[in-house]
Parts: sequence; C-alpha cells; structure tokens
Amino acid sequence: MSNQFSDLGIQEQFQQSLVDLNISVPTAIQKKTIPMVLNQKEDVVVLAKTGTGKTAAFGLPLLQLIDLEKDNIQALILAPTRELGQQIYVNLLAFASANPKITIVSLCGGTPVKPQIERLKSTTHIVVATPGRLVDLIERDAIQLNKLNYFVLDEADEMLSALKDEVDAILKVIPKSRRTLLFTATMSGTIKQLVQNYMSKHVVHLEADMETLGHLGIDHQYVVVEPIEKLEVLLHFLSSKAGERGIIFCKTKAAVNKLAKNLAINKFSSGAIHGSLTQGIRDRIMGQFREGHIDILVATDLAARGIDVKEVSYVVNYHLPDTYDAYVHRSGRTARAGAKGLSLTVLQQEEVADIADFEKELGIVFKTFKKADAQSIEENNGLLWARKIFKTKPNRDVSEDFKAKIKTIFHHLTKEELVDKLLTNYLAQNSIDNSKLETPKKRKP
DNA sequence: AAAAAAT
Repeated sequence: MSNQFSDLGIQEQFQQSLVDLNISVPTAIQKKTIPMVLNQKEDVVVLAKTGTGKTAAFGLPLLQLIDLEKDNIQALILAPTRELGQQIYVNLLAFASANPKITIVSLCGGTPVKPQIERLKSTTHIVVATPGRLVDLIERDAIQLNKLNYFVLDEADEMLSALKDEVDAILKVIPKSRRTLLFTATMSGTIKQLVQNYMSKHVVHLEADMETLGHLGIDHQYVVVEPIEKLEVLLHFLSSKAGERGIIFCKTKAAVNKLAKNLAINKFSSGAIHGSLTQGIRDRIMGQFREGHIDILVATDLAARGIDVKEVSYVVNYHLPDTYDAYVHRSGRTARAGAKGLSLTVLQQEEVADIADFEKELGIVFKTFKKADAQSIEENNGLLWARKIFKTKPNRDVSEDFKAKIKTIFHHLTKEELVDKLLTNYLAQNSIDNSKLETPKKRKP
C-alpha cells in the first residue's frame, strides 16, 4: 500500500515542501496520477471530484520531470481564469520551494505584458497561463513553446468548450511529441468525444471516488422564497453563519454588485468579484478572502471553478446555476480536502421543479432548508440595524420612528435578553475573540 | 442569456 508520496516516486526534495505545507497522505487521485505521469509514456485524462488535490497530482510529478540542464520551457499549464492560474502558480512555487533552480512563470492577463515579455528572455522551465494572454504572447513572438514536453489543461472541459479557439491556436505552436494531461471534475459527453483530438499518445483514463455521483462531504439544501423576502432570508442565514467563511454566487455581474452593496450596507464583512472589475481589485478581494480579512465573497461564475480557499464552510446559490456542471463546481468550493460544507440554493416557487432535475442528473439529494419565520427575520433585521448603529459614527440622527420600530421588534424580550442578543450578535459578526477584550498587556519599556 | 479570456 502506498500511503506516502515517497512510495509514489516523489523525490525527497519535494517531500520536504509537502511537510512544510502540512500535506502528508496522498489522496486517491494523487496515488493513481503521480506514478502515471512519472512513467513518461501515456497521455492522461483525469476525472476526480472537486477538492481532491488535482493540482498536486500534476504539479509534483511535473516538477520532478523538469530537466534543469535545459533552459527551454518544458511544461505549460493552462487555466480558465486568471485567479485559478495565479493559484496554480503559487501552489507550484510552494511545491518547488526546496529547489529554487526550477523556474516557474505566471502568464495571466490583466497585468502589464511588457514585464512578461522581458521575463521570457531568461530561463523558464514551467509556464502557467490563461489562454488569451498566452495567445497574445505567441502572436508577439515573445515565447518559444517548440520544445514543450508537457501540456496540461486544468478544468479541461471548460478549456475545450468556452476557450477552445485559444487552446487550438496554442496547439499549433507546441510539438506533437509532447505529452498531454487533462484534469477536470466534470466531463460532459460532447467534450469527451472532443478529447481524443487533443491527444497524441495512448490515452489512459484515471478516476477516483467517482462511483458515487455526488460529493459526499457536501450537505445540499434548498430554500423557497418569495422575491420580496429573498434578501432578508439571505441576511438571516448569513447572521447564523457569523465567523464562518462562504461564497455567494449570483448569475450576473450586476446582481453581484447589487448584493455586495446590500451586504456592505448591513455591515457584513464581504467583497465582490467578477470579470468587469479591474484585475487590481480582483486580486485585492481574492487576497483579502484568502487571508480571512473578509468572510463573504460575492461572485459570478468567475469563482466557480478550481478556487481553493481554506475553511469555506458554505456556498450559496443566490441564483440557480446555468448548468448541472456549474452546480458541481460552485458547490465544490466548500468541503475541500476531506472537510464538510453546506451548499444552499435559494429558489423561487417556479424553480422548485428544477431541483428534481439536479438531483437526478447529479445523483444528490437535497434537504429542505427551513426558512426562518417572520418573527426571526424581523428580529434579525433589528439586530442588523443595531449593528449599523454600533458601526456608524456618533452624531447621526436616529429618528423616533426608527427607534419605535426597533422597540416593537424587541418588545417581547427582557432588558437582559436584549443586551445579550445585541452583544452576542455584535461580537460574533465582528469575529472578536475574548482575548481582544482583555486589557492589552503593557509593552516593556 | 451570461460568464470568462487580450489590449
């Protein structure tokens, strides 16, 4: 039984990086994929659930296969979004930390192209790229891929559908003798038929844990709401998730902006990300979410695939995803690396019938999320108002009407209960741990 | 129809 990376053929130098990264036991798909990539023969198509370590499954063996005697680009990894490209790049750097001789370059869009062109004039072994920018660099004759040994498509089904034209253009400048490695969590029939066109060697199909259709760590729930109460139900849910991290998916960029604004008004620790924001803002928000400076990420499907953030305990589909695969990818942002997570889908009455289709297609069973009663919703609104007042600078007028409204909401509580509720809510939403409430220790003179 | 990906 191979229960260590060394048993799979991973060299000592990379194992030290894994120890540093707190990765000890290879996942099922890593056990199958790593030896297959290291054997230097076949092309591979890897199908494995979200959050099962696909990046390490190709990253580790590729790093080991790089010939440091040569100074040409030997491996190319393509990803569908800049954020995912950047994440893969950062992961590879961490895997390779023990061997700084391996040079890895990120060629994603949204950043100045000139420095990338300059960088490509010196030795590069591995490139991680988004397709648009790479095609641009190819057209500028700034990159040489004619000696490439390994061609990796992450999120392969997306790359061969939405980004197929760019992938085809890239294929024209890489050698036919290269090995091709495709990775995905979802693979529709039409894409499956296409895959063969991209392979040049004998193809091995690898799968792990695909016996069950659904991801076992995800608790799927749905809730039916009237359009008018949709936001309030969400706000109540988010209040119950104070101190946890989650991603809320919307269908359009405009809806993301609108919801993010509403969350900000209600003083939730949140940020928005979608394709019409500048890359600077996208990077800043992703960074804040990764570092835990914000708890809630409101996103379009830009963040649906591949994004790996620690301790995301829930995902909300504020609008139904367009496809079954999109549901798999969105919900797969939680319950990663063996953890558990909740995927809550918010529906309107006329969409309830769709749930049965999702269950049938994806082999999952949805539980019904019990919507908060009117009383709890009202109470939560009151708490949110109170929180706004806590967080708003003094001297702002609070109308008598407003005071009266809050009094009505909480009239059934005793003074002690009210103080307790307000404090509990305020402290939880601000993630203040008790240590911060203690008198700060004086620094030594 | 919308989202992503080049400037």
